[in-house]
Amino acid sequence: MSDTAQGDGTVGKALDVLDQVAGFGRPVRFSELLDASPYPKATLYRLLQTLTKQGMVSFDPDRSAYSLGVRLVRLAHRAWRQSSLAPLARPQVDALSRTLGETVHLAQMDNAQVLYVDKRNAAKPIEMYSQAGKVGPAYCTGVGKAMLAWMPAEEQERIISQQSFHGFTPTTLTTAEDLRAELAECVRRGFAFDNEEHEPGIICIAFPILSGAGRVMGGLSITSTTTRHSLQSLQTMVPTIRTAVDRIAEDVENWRFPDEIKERA
Amino acid sequence: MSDTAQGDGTVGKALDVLDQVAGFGRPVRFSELLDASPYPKATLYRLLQTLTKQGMVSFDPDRSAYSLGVRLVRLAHRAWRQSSLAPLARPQVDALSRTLGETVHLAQMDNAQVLYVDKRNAAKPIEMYSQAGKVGPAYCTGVGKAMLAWMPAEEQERIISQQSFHGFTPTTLTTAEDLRAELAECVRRGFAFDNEEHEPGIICIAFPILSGAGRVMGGLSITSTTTRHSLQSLQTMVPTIRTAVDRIAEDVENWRFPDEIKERA
DNA sequence: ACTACTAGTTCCAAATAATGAAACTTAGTT
DNA sequence: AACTAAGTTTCATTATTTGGAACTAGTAGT
Repeated sequence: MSDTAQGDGTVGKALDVLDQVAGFGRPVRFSELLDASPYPKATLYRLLQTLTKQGMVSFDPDRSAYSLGVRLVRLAHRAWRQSSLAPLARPQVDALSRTLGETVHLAQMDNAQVLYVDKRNAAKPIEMYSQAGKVGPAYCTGVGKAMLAWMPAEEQERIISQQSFHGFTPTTLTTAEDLRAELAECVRRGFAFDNEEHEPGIICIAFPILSGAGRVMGGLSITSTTTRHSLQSLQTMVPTIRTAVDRIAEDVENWRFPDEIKERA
Repeated sequence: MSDTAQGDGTVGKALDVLDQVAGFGRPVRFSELLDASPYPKATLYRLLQTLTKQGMVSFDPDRSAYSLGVRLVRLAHRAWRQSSLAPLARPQVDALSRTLGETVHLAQMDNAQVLYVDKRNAAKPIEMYSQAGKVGPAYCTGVGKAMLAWMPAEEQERIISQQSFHGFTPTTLTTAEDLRAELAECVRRGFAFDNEEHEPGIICIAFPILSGAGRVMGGLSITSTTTRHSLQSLQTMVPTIRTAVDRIAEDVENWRFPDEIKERA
């Protein structure tokens, strides 16, 4: 299920193991990892040793169990601030959620999945770490389809080939052909919908965030429920959203290399 | 400055490079990395290729610059939820900040530094992603000293030997001997102070969070300013804080292996 | 106390992957 | 066109990783 495209020598294997530890979602014993691992005992053992020495996983001697290490949290702090769209898009995301009063998602592609890098819920203040970082399928979410639709054909196909096409709801697109047709429609329309394709009662309207060169940087969606809105009524928000998305794209484009980012403990 | 104890073969080097990319705090060119790297051009190049293919760094072809990748954010999300104290301690941290009306820091050791994994400011609602993940020195912060003081001598010395002992303020402890004396005092007293040792006007009182077996799991501090409090007056909070810290330790101890952690997109 | 088992750790010769100097390819200048 | 700097590939050499098996420590059964 969680098979990353390993194969980059030792580093790939180590990261593979790291993902495995992450996958358990709890401290995990050596033997549990071994059972689920393609690597022989000695190899897995040393990979874990290395990762532990590097602080990427931590070993709890009391319980003799491995879990993800704190170095990851530190790295992610930087990652979030620097590489992702989130800090740049934040003002616009804030503004949108306030203006529209609906949930805003900001996402980027992570391999063949959608990774949510920010989420704003108008109603209650959000808790970042517990919301951002989640992943979702690309073929049945608004942001997923928005990003896919504007990708180069080659990459699009690569990702489509990795989708599970599980039928979450009656409206979920369950074949590559259906998805391709829908993506073409999205491009024609200028944005994507999620017509309860992932969860019943949940609909959304989503836009790609494109660089000046036309590359897909991420996606932004406004999510609502069928009780409050229809796909039709969501469309009234299009001008507002488009303005925000364009603004984000512009900010990303202009960011380049700022003089410095202060970093103090 | 940011030299991790590399030396674990290829994986260590790759993670070293990852740290370097993180260190720049912005998208960075190959040649910039090369200048700051101990590795030869071809080696660095391939390490970056591998990391990129693995999603740990992302390469922006428009600007030909590397930045931290989204896979890191995903991993960190899990790391924070699973391995760190933060989610377990959260209720107590919340309660403390509400009750005392002061800033609460929750930290763990990351190698020889203090890593803040949660921060609650009574005044303004939290900004998790931008606050947690920060690092600070161990020798001149309350949480740092609290954690150091209760560590086994051997590990304590290892960490002490890695401190910079930079004199931030007039009260900063600038020698290993002074620090050792202070740590002994902390153990006698049962908690640690920060007497404006890191920033002028900022004081705090800090406790270690210990496992049943006596291992240091983390540290918790209440931070205030000299205008509002003295070290003396902070001590009135000791019973409240100790109760909370004991409760956190208990929660950690009881956690072990919960049935399941739900994870849904 | 003895034996059998399981979990975790270490060994070492063989297999594999990483290395880095240098050559090469682009992209950008004068 | 000639020059330069930045990035990429090659390939023989070198160093690390590999994994079967042997070993150790801890636990349970008789």
